Amino acid sequence: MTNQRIAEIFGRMADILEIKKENIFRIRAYRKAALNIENLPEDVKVINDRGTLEKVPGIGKDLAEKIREFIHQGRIQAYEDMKKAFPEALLKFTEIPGIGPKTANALYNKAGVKSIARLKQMAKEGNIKNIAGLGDKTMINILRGIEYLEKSEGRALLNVAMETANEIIENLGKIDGVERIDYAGSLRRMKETIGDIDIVIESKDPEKIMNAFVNMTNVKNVLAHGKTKSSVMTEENIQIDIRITDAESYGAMLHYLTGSKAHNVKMRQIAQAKRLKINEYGLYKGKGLKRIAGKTEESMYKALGMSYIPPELREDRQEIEAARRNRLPTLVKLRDMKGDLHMHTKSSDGLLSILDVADTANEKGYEYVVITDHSKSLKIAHGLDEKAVMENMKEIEKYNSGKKKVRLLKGCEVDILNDGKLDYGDDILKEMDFVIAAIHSGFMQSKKQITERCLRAMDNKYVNMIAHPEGRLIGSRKGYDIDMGRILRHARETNTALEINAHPQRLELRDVLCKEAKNLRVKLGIGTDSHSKGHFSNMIYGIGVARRGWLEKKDVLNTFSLKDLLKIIKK
DNA sequence: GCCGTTTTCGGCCCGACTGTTTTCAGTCG
Repeated sequence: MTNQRIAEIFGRMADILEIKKENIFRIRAYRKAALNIENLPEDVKVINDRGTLEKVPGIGKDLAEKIREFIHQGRIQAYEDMKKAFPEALLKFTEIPGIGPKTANALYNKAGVKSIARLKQMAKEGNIKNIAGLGDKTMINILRGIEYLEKSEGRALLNVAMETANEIIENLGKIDGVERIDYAGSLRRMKETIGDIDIVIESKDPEKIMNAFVNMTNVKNVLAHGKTKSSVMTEENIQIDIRITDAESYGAMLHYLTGSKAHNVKMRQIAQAKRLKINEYGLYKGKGLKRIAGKTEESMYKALGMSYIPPELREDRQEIEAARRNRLPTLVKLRDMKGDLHMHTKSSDGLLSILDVADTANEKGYEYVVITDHSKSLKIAHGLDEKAVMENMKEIEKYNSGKKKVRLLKGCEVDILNDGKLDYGDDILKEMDFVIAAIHSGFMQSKKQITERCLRAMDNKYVNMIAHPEGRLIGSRKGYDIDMGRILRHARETNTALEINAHPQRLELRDVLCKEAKNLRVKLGIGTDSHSKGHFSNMIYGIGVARRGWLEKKDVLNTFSLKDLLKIIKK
């Protein structure tokens, strides 16, 4: 994807400019541009064809020209020139926690260290002492940082971070003197992956809490231990940062630590324009710096003349502008959900019987769930042949005839074959209440092939929803190369819904595309893709994506009652 | 390098902790 590559290049250019001690605002311009391009819902090529590249926030004349250069030449000359003077290995050093551009430059150019392996060896031998003021402790930190880099598999999945955070909150929450405790950061914003876990605590006795924190049983090492701020690395290689504050500043601290950074920066700029100042302790006015808000997040937003912005929207994607005009959406909530649209039983590759599904759905308070086992071509998941799926449907009908609370809907996750045909014929599909179609093979097909294959599936009048439309697995597989612009438009034309798959490794349709889909009035459906009882709870992660995509109740199929659902889907 | 309800020039968010420091730069979030 072009956006990703351009964002990467701009980010690296910012790194190099930083090493060169360039103007800090120029560096920030590059970083901001990188972030904004990464978050764009459509390909920069499409935007460029429309002639609106300069309309993208943070993209002016110069950067637009560089983007055009990349689109046409496949490279940016200025970056190629920079790379000659600042090799890969030097930039790699800055990825080590604790090493920034200054230290990286000193190591590479003054100490002549040309690789991480060499750096590790020299640090062990004590041979990089006295370079640019590096001492013993710094060397230990560098070794630790390298170890972290080698071991870490990158960012943690949302569910892993959520479980870890809840455990810590439960443990620290028990300590006498902890008045309030919450997680913040990208976890609170429900980002798809989490870099580190941020926790805010209200207490009058910070020292005691800090000591308890750095001495938790699963702490591998303490990265910082101050009076109000500390960081540790856990045995599982997840970094935890905590801040302790008082009741008056709790909201400001929670807001500050929740971010995103881009959101916070914009908030501070707005404060500044009103001759106010925001920091993590509150909102301040005048020369005497009188605190006018900070106890709650709501107080901060209110004092700045805007409505409360839910954490999932705080990405600097127009939410501040919308909040100032009181035009924020009322985001969909977990308790709006009336059912689950994607589910496997032990007939294919799940663990649950039809009865188990019904019982669990009952516990969740659902009105309905759709049973969507795999179709015959997906052999690895024991896909059902025509005979088996018909038998399954009979069993579902038998269950429903018992006048039970939960209604089970007959469905399937039918494979979209390599040529766009479906794995079942219309004679089978027409017997079903809700059909999901999905791509599980031929990921390497060309963009044109894979897109048209999916479009063809949407043309089938029985296909109600496309499952996991991008086909990625976070941390292990990039999605297939599909033209989402065409998919979205065709979804609207054929009244086919797109799935937000709530599995923590999928979480797609992604948030920015959900927002785009909503604008086109394409319906989304949230499916947990449950294979076991525990998976039902992944609904919260699907809701997280939906909320990050600005979706309201009316945008999500399974917030509708069964009666209304059957009315609005394709038939 | 971007941007405009003070501005097309002159601004551009704010603070904690560490290490090796005699008063602060570097890194991080």
